[in-house]
Parts: sequence; C-alpha cells; structure tokens
Amino acid sequence: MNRSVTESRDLFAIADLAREFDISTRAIRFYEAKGLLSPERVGATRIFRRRDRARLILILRGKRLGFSLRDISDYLSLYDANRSQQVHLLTAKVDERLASLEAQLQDLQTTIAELKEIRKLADERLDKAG
Amino acid sequence: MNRSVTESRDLFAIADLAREFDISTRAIRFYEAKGLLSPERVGATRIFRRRDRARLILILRGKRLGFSLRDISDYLSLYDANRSQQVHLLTAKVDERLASLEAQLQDLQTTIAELKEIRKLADERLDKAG
DNA sequence: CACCCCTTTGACGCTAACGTAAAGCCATGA
DNA sequence: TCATGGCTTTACGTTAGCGTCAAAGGGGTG
Repeated sequence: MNRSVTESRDLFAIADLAREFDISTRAIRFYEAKGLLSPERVGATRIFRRRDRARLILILRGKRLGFSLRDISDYLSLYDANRSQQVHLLTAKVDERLASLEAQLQDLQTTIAELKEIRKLADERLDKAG
Repeated sequence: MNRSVTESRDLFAIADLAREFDISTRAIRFYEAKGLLSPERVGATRIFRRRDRARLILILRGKRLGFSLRDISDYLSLYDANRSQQVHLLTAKVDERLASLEAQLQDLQTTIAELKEIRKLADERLDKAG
C-alpha cells in the first residue's frame, strides 16, 4: 500500500489547495498577504510545498475554532519558534494559549451538556405523547 | 445564607448588565436589534429581567466559542423551542448543533494536545541546556 | 431653576475577511 | 492565429459587529 495521493506530492498550485480544502484562491492569497503563508515563486506563479499545505490545515482549523487570522498567525509562530530553537519566551506564550484554549474547552463542554439535556427532555416528551 | 446579589434581583438596567459582563451598552442594544434580546420597556427605557440576563450569558458564551450572532440566535431558539413545547423539528436541529459542536471539540482537543507537545519539547531543551 | 447623569434613537465610522470585477501575461489546442 | 483557461496584481465593494458622536428627553439633587 502506498501513501495517499495528497501526501505523496510535494508541489501544489494555488487551485489545487483551493479545491482540496474547498476555499477560494482569493482566500489563500489573502492569507499570504497577511503573512500566514509564504509559498515559493516560479516567475510570478505561487508554488506551495507540503509545509505550506500543513500550515494551511492549521489555519483552517483555527478558523473553525473561531480565531481571527491575527490569533492564528501568533499560533503558527509558536510552531515556528518550536522548530527554530527559540525556546526562550516560547513556553510562556504556549501556556497562555493553553489556558485560553482550556477555558474554551470548558465553555464547549457546558454547551454540549446543555444541548444534550434539551435533547433528553424532548425525547421524553415524545415518549409520553407516544 | 441568602442568595448572591445578582441572583436575588429580577430587574436590571442596561448599564447594570453592561457593567456586570464588561461589555458596552451599545453591544446590548445591538443584540436587541438583532433579535437576541427583547427586554421590556417602561416608557422608552429598557428593563431587563433574569431571563434576559440568562440569554445574555448564553450570547457571550457563544461569542467566546467564536460563533456569529446569527448562529447564536439559532442556538437560543433551541432553548425557546424547548420551553414552548415545540418538540417537533427540535431534536433534529439539536442533533445538528451537537454534531458540529463535537467536531469543534475534536479540533480543540487536537490543538491542545499539539501545544502540550510543543511545551514538552521546549521543556526538554531547557533541561539539556540546564 | 440649574445641573448632572442616565437613557433614548439615529447616523456615520471602522476593522476583518474576504468577494468581485478589471486587465494583463502565458501556455495549449483547433 | 485566435480563443480558452489559469495565473497574476490592483482596487473597489461588502458584511458583521460594534465604537463613537450628536441631539434630545427624563429624573433626582442642591
């Protein structure tokens, strides 16, 4: 068994990534303009590598979690700092992020619990109405 | 032991809520304009009851979770439907919400795990350098 | 009465995160 | 050769979620 198609490649056009993740090319260019991505160029054409693709995945996950691009940018720099031996200051920032993420986790679990309760009540009513 | 100050009251001015939750009165009026709140009026002045306050708490939690006011509005209507015996269609919508919230929970847990890993690596480097 | 503080509505301003032309460059194929 | 299609940049448009006056009206106090 060989690897999946996507993981076996290393070079992507902007349209490839747009298609794969169902976003617009405009969005990708926008992320680059904001410094979240920095694809190579061949002439004027953007060439994305696996690393860029990996960052894009993180960007989109950040968005699903409701973070701003500014936040996501800070978040990505934690990964970069991790790779580039800038250990100083890193742990403090990571701890900050972790604290707020865990607060968000609490909010989320509370919300899920409440919805499950509503669901349960609704089911019980349906039973009575049988 | 009597109840906490906030819970013992039933009437709130807009400024009371703004102070308590550290948001602007403008924001509260905006939520009303969007239909998320519907305080009573005495003359032209808004009077908020505990129920409004409870909704505001849900609104703010929704915002912390990164939801749009539109999403939050839908979410609140689930609570309303629960109170008002509109059981039909309710469970389906609740299930939808639950599914996407649990997806978000996954994203969040993945992110937290990654950050903890980065933290661990940073600590180990500091130990070596120690 | 004058003053201050809180309230109201209305209107304009602002940032983020793109959408949407517009116009040009380059390669491919009939 | 010319059309087609994908890529580029530039630039203006749009929506959400408020911030920020502006103007006017109570309502209690000295």
